[in-house]
Amino acid sequence: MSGSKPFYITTPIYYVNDKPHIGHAYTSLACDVMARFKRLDGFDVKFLTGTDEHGQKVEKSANAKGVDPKTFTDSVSQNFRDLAAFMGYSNDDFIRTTEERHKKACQALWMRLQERGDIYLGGYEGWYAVRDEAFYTEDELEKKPDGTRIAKASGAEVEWVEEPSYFFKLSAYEDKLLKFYDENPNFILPKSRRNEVISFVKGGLQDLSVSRTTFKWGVPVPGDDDHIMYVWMDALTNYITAVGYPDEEAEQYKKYWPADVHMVGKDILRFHAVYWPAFLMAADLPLPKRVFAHGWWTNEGQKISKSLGNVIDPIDLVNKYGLDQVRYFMLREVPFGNDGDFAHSAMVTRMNSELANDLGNLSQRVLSMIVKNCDEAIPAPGAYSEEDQVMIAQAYNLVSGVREKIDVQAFNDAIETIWLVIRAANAYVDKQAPWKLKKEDPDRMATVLYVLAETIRNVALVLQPFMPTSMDKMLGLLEIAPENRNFEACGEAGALMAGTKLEKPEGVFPRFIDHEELEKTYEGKDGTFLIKRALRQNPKNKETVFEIEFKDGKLDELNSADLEKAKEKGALTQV
RNA sequence: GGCUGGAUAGCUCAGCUGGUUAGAGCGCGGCACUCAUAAUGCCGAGGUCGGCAGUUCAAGUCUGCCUCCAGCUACCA
Repeated sequence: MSGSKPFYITTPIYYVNDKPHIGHAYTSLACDVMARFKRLDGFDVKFLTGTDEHGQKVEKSANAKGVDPKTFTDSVSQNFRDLAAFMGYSNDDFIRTTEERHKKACQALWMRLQERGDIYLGGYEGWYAVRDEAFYTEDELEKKPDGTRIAKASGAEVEWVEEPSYFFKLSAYEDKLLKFYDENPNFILPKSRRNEVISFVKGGLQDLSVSRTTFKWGVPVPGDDDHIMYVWMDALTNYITAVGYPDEEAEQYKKYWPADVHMVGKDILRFHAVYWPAFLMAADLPLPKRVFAHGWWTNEGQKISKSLGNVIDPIDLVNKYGLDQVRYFMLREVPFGNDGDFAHSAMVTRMNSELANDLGNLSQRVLSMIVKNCDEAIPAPGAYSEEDQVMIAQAYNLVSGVREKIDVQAFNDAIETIWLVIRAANAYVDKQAPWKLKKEDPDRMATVLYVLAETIRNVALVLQPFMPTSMDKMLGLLEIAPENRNFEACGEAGALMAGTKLEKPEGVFPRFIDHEELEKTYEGKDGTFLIKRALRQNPKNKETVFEIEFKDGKLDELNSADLEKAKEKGALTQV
């Protein structure tokens, strides 16, 4: 696994003033899947995430709590580290903008830009809203009867401020940026976002104010203590801080920079696709290879906002549906780059139809047959029929197909590619009907089951980046050793050895069954019991079998139809 | 307002450079099977491919116009 091929992927650094939500989880998830995929594919990966801890809002929040900013950020930054651990992210580093290494990098970059004449001292004046940390133009404001002005967009009160400010000569990079976009058509993905960025740049670029004097919580401008650096200048630099900048001879810097992918939400694309490349051009440093802007989630069709109170907490999601299920859903439901809707019904459909029925049941039916009919061991295959060859070829070609999709961040296409094989495998089981071959032609049965086991192995291998825990379990059921789980083992190279003993399989993906009776307590002549969970449900008549728990902890099963009858007769009453 | 991209089966969407009966998943209906997590497979269901007019032997697939929708339109993370 010693990779000679480096791969560097980053999430944005998350602003600590926010509580971690689904958006943060989503960006990092995409990076995690790419990082895991690349590692399995033999790359030497660095996956970076972290927190952005400077700015006026943070300073204010800290003041409001009566603590110094550093103490405050130590605490809130931890929320993001906790989320990463909770979601199973495999980041190799976690950077904080309050770290000394970062301050050094920012100041070094600043001085470099200044030396090259791309940073100059000027003055900034305008209508400023403290609450928004933003300047507004006259037409973005509304005059109130009392003479004060508020920002139309946010309603925040603004004041006229005049302050000296350093500027970055962004205007000088318009043509260079356009040329770069032109020469690197995949620098910004998806394409639609790329068009937006290009049209923005073509519209003309003004110099950028890159320092502030109105608050203190930031990286000091070298040689001018009255100023701190503008947040984006500070924040974007994290990507090179983490690989050792300003030491351009650092091992990590030489290995990993320029980054392969900066993953960002669509709202911060401009900073990554315009400002950041311009800063790097000015510093004469290599530019990242790709900036991918993904979309946002809605909640049951509703736009998510704090004021609506419908913010989605990824921790709640995982507790309700399961970690791998949530990871799968987020990358499966929507073409990566588009906006998506997080709907409970869609989540349940994906879980049950695709994970439990298609994949989980495939492995369960095949492994059960092997354990029951092949001496609890991987059977020895005979010569392959044409249909066997077609099946096995699909399984063996899977990695390369999935790799193509992953390389352009088409996670949803990657999953679809895998599911084509899973569906083909289920069709193959039915067509070959190994349960009939058991009596008619046991050797043939052995071959079919071997082909299926191989298919499951390959499917599980390529699904590892998406669902690490479940696939660990599935590969474990096949007794695949840890060292045989990277992509070199895909295809014939890692083929299952006949005779390998298998344990009796356990379900990998449980079904999710919704029912209004869940959690209700009933009292009857047998005692008081709680309807604990739904074990299974007949999709035709919607009858459900519940697991019920009596007061003494005894468990039993109860059919929903019987429950209804008992309720009608009055034999049971809800407590 | 300007720019860009959309509008295809009940739902969510594929349909590259124009070419015989327009596809998938989910949902729905029927059949088969019984290995498996009440799972699987097969078959089907008469969608004016937003509207109008063109180009062409031939148009969801190109052109124009129209109607809706979405995103972007700078110093806000």
